[in-house]
Amino acid sequence: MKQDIRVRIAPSPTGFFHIGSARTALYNWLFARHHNGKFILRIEDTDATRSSKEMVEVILTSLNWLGLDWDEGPQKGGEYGPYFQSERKEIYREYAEKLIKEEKAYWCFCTEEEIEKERQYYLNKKMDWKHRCREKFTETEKQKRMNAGMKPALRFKVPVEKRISFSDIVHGVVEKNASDIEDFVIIKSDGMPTYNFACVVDDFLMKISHVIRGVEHIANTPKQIMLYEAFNLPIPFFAHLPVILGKDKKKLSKRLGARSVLEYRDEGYLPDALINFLALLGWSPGGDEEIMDRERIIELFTLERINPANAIYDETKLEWLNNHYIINRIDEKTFLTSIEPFVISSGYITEEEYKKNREWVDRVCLLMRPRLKVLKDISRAKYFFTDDFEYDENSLKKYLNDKSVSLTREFMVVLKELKDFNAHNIEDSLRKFCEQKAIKTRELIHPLRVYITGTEAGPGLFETMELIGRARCIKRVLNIIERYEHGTS
RNA sequence: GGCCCCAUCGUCUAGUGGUUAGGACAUCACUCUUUCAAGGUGAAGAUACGGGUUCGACUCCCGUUGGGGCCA
Repeated sequence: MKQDIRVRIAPSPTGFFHIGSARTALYNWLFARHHNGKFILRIEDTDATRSSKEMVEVILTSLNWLGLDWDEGPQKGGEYGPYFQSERKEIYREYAEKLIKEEKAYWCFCTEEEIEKERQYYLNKKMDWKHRCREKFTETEKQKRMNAGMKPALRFKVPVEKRISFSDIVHGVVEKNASDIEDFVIIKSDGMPTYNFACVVDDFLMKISHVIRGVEHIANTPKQIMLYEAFNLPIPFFAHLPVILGKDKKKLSKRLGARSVLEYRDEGYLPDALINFLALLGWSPGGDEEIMDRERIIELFTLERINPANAIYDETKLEWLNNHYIINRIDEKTFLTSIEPFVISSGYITEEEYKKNREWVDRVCLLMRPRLKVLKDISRAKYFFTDDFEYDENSLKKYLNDKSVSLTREFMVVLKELKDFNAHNIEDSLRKFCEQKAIKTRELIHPLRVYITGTEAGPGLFETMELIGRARCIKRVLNIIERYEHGTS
């Protein structure tokens, strides 16, 4: 009978929920879903001064946006709660007591200064040093320090003769001598548990079967294993994920461009595209398959196929993937509802106007669709919405000249008389006009585009003109011509 | 300083002793085209280094270098 799969993520609400945290969450979630297991969210908020409620919200919102639903945790509850570590102090204390009773932990009465001095001493001598103060003080000295108001920290009595070994699913066998590990603190002098201690207690009580987390914790794992052994608890499986590095090969940090998941949302990345991208950052299904929806990734995902090497995070592929999703992986309706908030936040149009002209706005968005890397790029469509847009200087230099001006002015007469001002008719008349003039169509199309949109790049000119409308097109052209002829340009 | 982890094109990766080392993004060229995208075709581009093991190593072992991390 296979053991129930239960995994967890345990973010601290102290910083932003960035790409790295999101990927750890994703891999845990994928593993749980693949095995029909449970995905648990536990908030590591033991650092009261740095934790905040807002950051908890950020975590929940980020996970929700990504569509990584958790089975137990905040907002969901569950039979192994509470899921906030700050509410579990009593539990940790209880477990600490056990270790004290069995003499597997002891109180450390050293002051920080003393420890620092000791460290410096050995460092200067270039000697290896591990803090162990098991026999350092007599009972009377301890009492004396207590009376002086000192609060001791609880240290774990490392079984120095042991060699700790575990088999990591990603990295294989990892070994370490216990003698290389100091008698680490498990309860700080302020009464709070340290990461390693709380983690072991919680993972056990929450019946976590697989611990899937970043490699930065691989060095913590031997400590945790010693703790499991001290408590005589079953040891979970471990899978340590490679770290995501920035372009400078340094760990992603806020300073070096690490961005919060919510920023991706606000720029108009599609959650599915981000999920697909993140899944491929450190994992691959084995073949050449790259574009995969959630169901497909869940189906194919295994921890064994995780690449142990650190990955450098390059956003260009994400942009490409997002554009690909915008064009090919969502239907028209989904696209239009997804882009709505970005149209409104562009500020070119009020929500009311949007509702009134929905059909027209939708056509603009559809026209822009293949050109959008992120939904926010809809802001480039400014010239559809308002006459108050900027003209690109270089483009004007190129196309605002006597010849182009006279051509376009003449063509305006044709436009004025056009029956139906639609793309087809505009194109038709323009081609005929050019034929009569014996010029290439581009000689008219390019200046016309610049006069009407202010830029050389954009969707097809005829569709663009139809949407902008006859009156505004002609007005823009005449305005820019006037500007040219009065030398104000 | 000690300990731990890692190493295939610029980037993400496939590959598990015998391959012209495959794919994707990015780059470049061509193509399509009214521009920009998108699309199509193609080019260029990698096994960090040095030793072993082996008939044969990208692949296994050791070392070096480089990167990342933990102790902090």
